[in-house]
Amino acid sequence: MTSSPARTAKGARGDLFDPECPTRRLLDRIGTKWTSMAVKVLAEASPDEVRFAELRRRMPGISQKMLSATLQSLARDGLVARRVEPTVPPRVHYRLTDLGLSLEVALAAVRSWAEEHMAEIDSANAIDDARAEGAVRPRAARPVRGT
Amino acid sequence: MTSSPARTAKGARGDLFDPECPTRRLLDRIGTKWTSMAVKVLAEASPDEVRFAELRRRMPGISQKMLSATLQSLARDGLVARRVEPTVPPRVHYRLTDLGLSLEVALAAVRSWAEEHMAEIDSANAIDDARAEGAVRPRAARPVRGT
DNA sequence: CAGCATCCCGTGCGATACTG
DNA sequence: CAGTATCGCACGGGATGCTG
Repeated sequence: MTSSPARTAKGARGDLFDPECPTRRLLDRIGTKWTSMAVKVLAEASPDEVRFAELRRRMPGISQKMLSATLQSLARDGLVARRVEPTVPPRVHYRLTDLGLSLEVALAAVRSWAEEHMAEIDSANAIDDARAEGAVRPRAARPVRGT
Repeated sequence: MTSSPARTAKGARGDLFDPECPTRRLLDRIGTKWTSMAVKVLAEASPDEVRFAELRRRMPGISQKMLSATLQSLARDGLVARRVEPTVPPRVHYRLTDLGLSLEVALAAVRSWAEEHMAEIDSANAIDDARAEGAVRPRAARPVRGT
């Protein structure tokens, strides 16, 4: 990942390995809970704009706070464009920029891998759980559903 | 990343909009700080195995705890295979499984996007910062409500 | 309607110390 | 050498309330 220059410009050897690493920084963004979903929803609507309330409706479970924060973050990164209608009450519209659309392509690849392979991860987990079951049981301390 | 379950009032919209969503779950994994780097390092060594200490050397900044945790997590997910040499002291070797290698391909796409576009995100941020500079200048930064 | 402010809890992850 | 156990703190992020 640290491909290009990245010559540890600060000599920070012991703490953060390479805060400059673009991949890490991207992962930090798309790794936040709602970012990728927001991008997806906006991409589905693209090139149309989507209003705040509509976005919220299409992202079940998100709070205003997080939707607002997520959109601000995306806007700051130049991934979405924000348009405010100076009415009362105000209407705010969002849409993906070209950069945002290009990210959506990458995200689609991730999504595709997930849909194709997460089941394998699940079964690997199941096997591991089963093995742990037969081994030394430290105590009944597994957050099992129900019981 | 996505914390605990969070009893959100989610409907039966079995889309990518709930904690069951494979994409979210994948992002939660690759979003953790060291996972993607570990996969990358192991992929670069593939098909050879890499020992714990060697991995640590190739991942500047990581602690034993986190390396251990990361590898356990990857092993549990069936992404890496673990082999213990029953010597004293023990030597433990790790290598990517086929599943892990397939994930590396997806990660490579993410990396590629990052290296190609993070600069644009940076300049978008810079522009935004500059605009914020000309706006409300934070002085005492303390509104002091009430009195 | 859109969005900021406040409170608060869970947890990712770093530092440190101990064991086989 | 490889791994586990413990503590501590910063931070993501959910719930609630206020404003223009």
